[in-house]
Amino acid sequence: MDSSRRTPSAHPGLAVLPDAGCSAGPLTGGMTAQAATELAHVLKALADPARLRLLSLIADSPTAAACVCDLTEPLGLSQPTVSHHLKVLVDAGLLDREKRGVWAWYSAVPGALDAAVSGLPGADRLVRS
Amino acid sequence: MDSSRRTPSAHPGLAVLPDAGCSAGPLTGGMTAQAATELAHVLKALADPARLRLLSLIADSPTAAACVCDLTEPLGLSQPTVSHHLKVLVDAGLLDREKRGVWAWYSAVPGALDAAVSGLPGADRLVRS
DNA sequence: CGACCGCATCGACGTGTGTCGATCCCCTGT
DNA sequence: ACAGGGGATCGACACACGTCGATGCGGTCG
Repeated sequence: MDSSRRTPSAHPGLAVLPDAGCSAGPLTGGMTAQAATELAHVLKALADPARLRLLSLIADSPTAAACVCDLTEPLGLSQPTVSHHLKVLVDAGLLDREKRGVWAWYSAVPGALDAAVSGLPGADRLVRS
Repeated sequence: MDSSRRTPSAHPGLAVLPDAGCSAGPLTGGMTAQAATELAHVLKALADPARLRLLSLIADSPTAAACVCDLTEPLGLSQPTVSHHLKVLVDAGLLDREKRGVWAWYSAVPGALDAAVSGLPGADRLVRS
């Protein structure tokens, strides 16, 4: 291959490896910095054990909805902490909050998780059933 | 709507709280605390713009592999920082590290992302192609 | 009207995380 | 053997994050 395509200052004379060497290409195919930041924001909301359990608890609920008082005990966390986690999930667009009287009902936003997953690298091989 | 399912008044001062919540039961189910912790560990590795761009850069590379010197420039980060992020991804089982001579080649682990996605709540509706 | 309850917000504290410069290790070519 | 360069590790620093107790707000019941 054309080993002269490498950066002149790098790799003194090593032509054994395929020219896919370190500087063979600018590697410009990845996602945008902005797309990465947005996706990371949603993933940060997911990357917490308490919030994952909150999501699964709400999703597995018979009515697909729950209020805070039902969620504090299974998680073993204080009410302000659970409220904080729920707010993070709502801000990330993963949960929906509806106030019915005294209680606040949280429900999963349909398709929000799929949308986040679709942004992952290599998500082309994932399809919805 | 059977609004009488839950006792409307939560009895001030009395030590009676049989239903313990506004919905029917204590909301059992959902993922285990251990499963949530493990999944959160992988998601934490993904929840960073730099690491997401690293994954997409490597995945979009023609050979699906890249070494550190090719990754520092597109990200605009220093070499130690990129090396640190790559180590996080390798520890999470998302990347594979292979040292060929002087250079260290990183490649995506096939199926690792799918496995993580499968652990998400509501992943029953996602299948691999 | 007054007491109570569910929930959100505030302030604080300890811990984890991203980033960098400096350094060290290992491999390669002279 | 020596020199050079790619890459991992170290130490340090600023910042963000998870958690809690205390407090405030709005709605509900007696």
